[in-house]
Amino acid sequence: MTREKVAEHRRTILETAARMFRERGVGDVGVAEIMQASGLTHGAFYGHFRSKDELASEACREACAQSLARWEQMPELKRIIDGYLSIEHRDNPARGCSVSALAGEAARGVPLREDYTEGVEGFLQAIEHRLPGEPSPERRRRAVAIFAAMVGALTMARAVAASDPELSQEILTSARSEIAERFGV
Amino acid sequence: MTREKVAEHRRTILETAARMFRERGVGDVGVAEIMQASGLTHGAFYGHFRSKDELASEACREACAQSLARWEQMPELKRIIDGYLSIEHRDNPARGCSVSALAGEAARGVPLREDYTEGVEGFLQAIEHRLPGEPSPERRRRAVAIFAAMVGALTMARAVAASDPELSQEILTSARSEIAERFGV
DNA sequence: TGTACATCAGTGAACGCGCGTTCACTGATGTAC
DNA sequence: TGTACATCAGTGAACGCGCGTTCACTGATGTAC
Repeated sequence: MTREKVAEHRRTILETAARMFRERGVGDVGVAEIMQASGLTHGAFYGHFRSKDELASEACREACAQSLARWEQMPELKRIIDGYLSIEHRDNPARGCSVSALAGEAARGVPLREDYTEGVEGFLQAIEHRLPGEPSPERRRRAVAIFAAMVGALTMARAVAASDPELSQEILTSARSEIAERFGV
Repeated sequence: MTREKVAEHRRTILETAARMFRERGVGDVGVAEIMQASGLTHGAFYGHFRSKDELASEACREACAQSLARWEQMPELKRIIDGYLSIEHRDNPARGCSVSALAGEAARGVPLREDYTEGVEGFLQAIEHRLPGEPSPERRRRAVAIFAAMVGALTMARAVAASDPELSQEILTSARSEIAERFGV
């Protein structure tokens, strides 16, 4: 049981939680479940984290960082938007954007709040940075509106997917083409 | 104990639940709590509803119907959007739009799904109806994109409000002015 | 090189708690005589 | 008009369950001699 093994276990728990929380929400995933999926028993959890809330906070950071890291490799905003509003992203929240996946719980739950807010700011800057022109209030405003449309469309498309797949699809494609047209990206 | 009293109790429970679910989420509000807020004891609940899931479903319908009824009295889309993206709406989810408030739980939970989807369709039609021009795929697409931007902005503004009030405010005003400008409402 | 011991991540039973749900009971009301 | 009874919404104790968390214990590893 080396120091590296321990650190690896911690990372596994964190990444598993970041996946599961996005997929099913913090409230609906138990500590025991996360530990089992990480190949450990629930008792070991408190050797790595002080509480489930602390894990939720770190997992939110982790999830945002993962998404942003993937964006780093996409210089064109158009590709980011198309990926964000794709069926693939809609159907795989576990690997997707946590701003959409954790919005509801961030609004209410204290533990996530600050990490979530930093995540939002990070995504906004990543978008603004890819918009043409000099930094300006106008450009920033455009970035905020574009991201709002992305988040809203993905959120609704997910909520509606199971009971009305066509509406879900329509929301994604409509948002994609309208953002492209009206915001010129 | 007349038939009217019983029906009134049922309505009270339903409206109380519609408020509380939007404010704190279906999962975080207990049956006993709803009944207490309705002036009854928890045991009486199952005389009115078969289960908490059934209540959640009906409460979602009720909440959507309430919001849409208020929209009925606003003929201009601009006023609807400004109200939707106001501080007042952000800070009072209990009386506000359930598409934003219940999105996360609708995506995962089976009970809400269908009622939520019908709600979304209702809001979309209410918006499209207020857009100028004849019914057309283009007009519908515009309505979807506008509503997506509204839902995304409100959702993020709420999630971010407690830890960064200025960012929250910025999201609302940016979305408001960009929607007005780019979509011409 | 081999033995005795300390360390400490991981184990799994147990805890207290709150939840959704059930059920025997109460007591006010409407009806029958 | 007054009494006996049936009805049924509401009461509150109790249930089974799963949760987050704790804790005495295990057993593999690194260190000391």
